[in-house]
Parts: sequence; structure tokens; C-alpha cells
Amino acid sequence: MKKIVTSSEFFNVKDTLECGQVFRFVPYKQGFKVFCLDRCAYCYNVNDTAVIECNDNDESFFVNYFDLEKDYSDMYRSAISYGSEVLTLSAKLGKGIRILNQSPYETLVSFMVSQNNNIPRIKASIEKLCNAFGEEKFFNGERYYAFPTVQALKKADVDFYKSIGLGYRAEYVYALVNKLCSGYNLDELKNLSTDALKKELLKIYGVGPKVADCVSFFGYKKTDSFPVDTWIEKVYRENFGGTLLSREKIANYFVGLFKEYSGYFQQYLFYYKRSIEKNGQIK
DNA sequence: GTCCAGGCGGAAG
DNA sequence: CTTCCGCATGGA
Repeated sequence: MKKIVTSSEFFNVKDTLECGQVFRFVPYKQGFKVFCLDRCAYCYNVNDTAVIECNDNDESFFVNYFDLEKDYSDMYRSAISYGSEVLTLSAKLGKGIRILNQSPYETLVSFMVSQNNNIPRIKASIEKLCNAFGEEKFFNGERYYAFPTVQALKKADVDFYKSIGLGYRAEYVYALVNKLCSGYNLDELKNLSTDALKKELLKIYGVGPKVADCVSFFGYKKTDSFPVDTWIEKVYRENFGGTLLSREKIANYFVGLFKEYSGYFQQYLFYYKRSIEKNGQIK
């Protein structure tokens, strides 16, 4: 077992996992176990550090997964001093959020499932998907199931997807698996420009502007993406005094303001808005 | 019972 | 081009 230790100044494990970017993690001991494709890591904060424990040969994978090579201080300072009160508060609340480098495939399936859905249900459905079709794995002697490979999902039919609670989204996932089985390669999209990538993702049945932006940002790290969902729409109206109605125009508006920091700022705002609504206050 | 959740496809205007 | 509607499901 390998132990990766870093500063906790820009790495709060709980905030990073619970901010809405990822759906496969569970509370564990002093922190959480998090899963990406077929891998698992145990992570927690202690004193002034963040610690990641993983299998020896997964070290470089998780260094990249948790974006540990990136310095968040310039981006954070820019958010704090941007001049928007809600953005300042959001950045302070989410200072410990790191944007994970997730798998495009897992991100695409996950956010396809996320549409017009809520996070607890999304998590539950994805867990059922893994339990049914994911490879059995062990971490520290404890069993978990990998995210299913495309090959494994060939055996899943629409009724199965409905049985895990996907509802009308079942057809989307089913079609996506077929597309991927016929040779469509998501990894080849990573060199496209943000606009070209989004355009390409929008061709996928069940992927609209919001899901495309999430996949673009969380799966491909295109930081000039700004997903607009119901929460961000609320921030836009209530905190930015916005009047645009179309979510695509709202997204373009924010990318125009925040440029290469769009995705990060969006995540701060999303986490903040959702936190105060859920808890009635911050932290 | 209604409303909502990290919206999208398809039809209609 | 834009707006409107139906959609599955479970929790509040």
C-alpha cells in the first residue's frame, strides 16, 4: 500500500468528493473510499495534510486523478478577488475542492444518468450498475465492484437499465454502449478544442448542452466549460441578477466572464448554492 | 396530492 | 432559430 501525503490547503477530501463532480465514493474510516473505473483509493484529511492510500502501482494514477500536480492558488485568488460577493463566498467554502481527472467514459455514463435527477439517486443507480456488471475487485482485502467495461455492458438490456432506476434515460445508456461497441472511441476526442469537443458530444443520443459541458470539464478537463443546471440557474438569477432564459446563453455569458477558470468557478458556485439550500447555512 | 432533481429529444412555432 | 411538452422515479 502506497501513502501519498500533500498539504490540505487546497485539498479537502470531503468537499472534493461531495461537490457533485463524482458519484462513486463511500464514507470509510476517517475519510472516504473513492473509485474510478476499476481502481480504488482511501483518502482523508489529518492535521494539515490530505492523505491518499492506494495500491503501489496506482500511485501515479491517483496523483493525476486528484490533480496533485496543479497549483490552485492563482485560480483561487482570482475567484476571491473577482468582485462578485457570491463567488467570493463560494470560493472560500470550496477552497479545498480539487477537480478530479476522471475517465471520459465513466463521466459520460454518469452525467447521462444525472439529467433531471438528484445526486442520491444518481449515486444509487450507478452503484447498482457496478454491482451487476462490474468486475469484482478487492482493496485492502475488502470487496468492491469496478465500473463496468463497455464489453461487460453488452450483456445489459434496456430493461436492466430501467430496473436500476434509470427511467427514460435507460435508452440513452443502451444506445451509448452500442455506439462504443461499434468502435466509437472517446479517448480520441481529447485533443479537440473545447468547442469541437462539445459539438461532437452533442451528437450522442441523450447528451444535451449541460451534460456535454459536464463531460467536457470533468472528463476532458476543458476548463472553459460552464455547465448550467437548475442550481446554477438559481445563482445566475438570484446572485448575478441575470435575465437570460436559455441555459446555453447563460453558459456562454459565464464563459465570457470567467474564461479558463469557468469550470472551477462553476463548481465553487454549484457547491455553495447547493450547500446553503440543503443545510440552511455554510458549514 | 404537487414539486423537484447536475435535462434531453422531438414537435411545433 | 426558439419555445414547449412529455418523460421515470423517489424524496420532500
